[in-house]
Amino acid sequence: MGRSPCCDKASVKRGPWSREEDAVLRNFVQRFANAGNWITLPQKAGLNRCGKSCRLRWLNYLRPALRHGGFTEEEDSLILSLYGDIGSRWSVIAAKLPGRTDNDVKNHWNTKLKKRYYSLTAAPSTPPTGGDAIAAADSPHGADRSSLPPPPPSLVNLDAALATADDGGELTRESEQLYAELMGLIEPQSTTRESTGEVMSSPSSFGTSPAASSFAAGSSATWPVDVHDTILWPESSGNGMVEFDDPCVAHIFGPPSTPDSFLDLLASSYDEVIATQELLYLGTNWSEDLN
DNA sequence: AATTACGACAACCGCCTCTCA
DNA sequence: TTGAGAGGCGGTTGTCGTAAT
Repeated sequence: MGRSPCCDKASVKRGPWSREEDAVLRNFVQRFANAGNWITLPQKAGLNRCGKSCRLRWLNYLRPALRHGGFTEEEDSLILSLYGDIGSRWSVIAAKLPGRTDNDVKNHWNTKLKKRYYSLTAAPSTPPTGGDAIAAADSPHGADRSSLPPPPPSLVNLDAALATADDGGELTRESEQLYAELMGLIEPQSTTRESTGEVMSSPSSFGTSPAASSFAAGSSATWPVDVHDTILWPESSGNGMVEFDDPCVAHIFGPPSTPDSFLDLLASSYDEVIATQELLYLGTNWSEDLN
């Protein structure tokens, strides 16, 4: 018996993703949202990858409005404080940091913050990973912190602020402000971040969408909601037609045709896809590309 | 200039949880 | 109620770039 593997690891490609694969995955997810699952996506999109790998690539790298690297001091403090409260529940911690993924936070912790945390707490052998810590994260009133290591001394005041974050704490407001700016939902209002080069322009195709917030959240059972909610599988649409209601994408692919697969469609004008994608999303390292 | 050490981060692994038939 | 499939998550490993020797 045993668990059946999600894919044939011997036949799927592994390792770093190429630009071509990124373009295929990005286009496919954005074009055909909510129309399937990650396991079947590679076959439908013509990608020789494991479905879980596709999901990971999208969530951690390709998803719009993500930020990579360049953690601010405020973010560092928030991570340190939350770790003191709930331990290594990276997805919970990342949820408090707009534009950050759990993988990003985890990597940042392992490379930088871990040393800093333990130098402050001097309790390297007792990370807060027990049941109490988990219960604390789920409790609306916080935890019984008697079993947890104390937060870093420099973060005591921040910890108090976090206790009220859910009902309008300043940190939350500031994070949401930044998040809204990133998503293009509001005009940038902060001059401090601009001066440090951390303000990023939002992708034009998402900035005005009412679905932008749910799209950027990325944590959904199915694929992210498409901006226009146009769902047509190339192979299941009856006449083989593919509908592009996004003018930009329509420009890329031209008039609807009868492709055998989505990959064929992409292959017909790959260079243009790449060029347009870079214009849309400015690559993946926002701060670098805007410099 | 070559080699080594280290940091940063992308990607994988495997277990757990959730959903649905 | 139960079992299979799919997603979620945290830990770990691999790869690459760069600083130090």
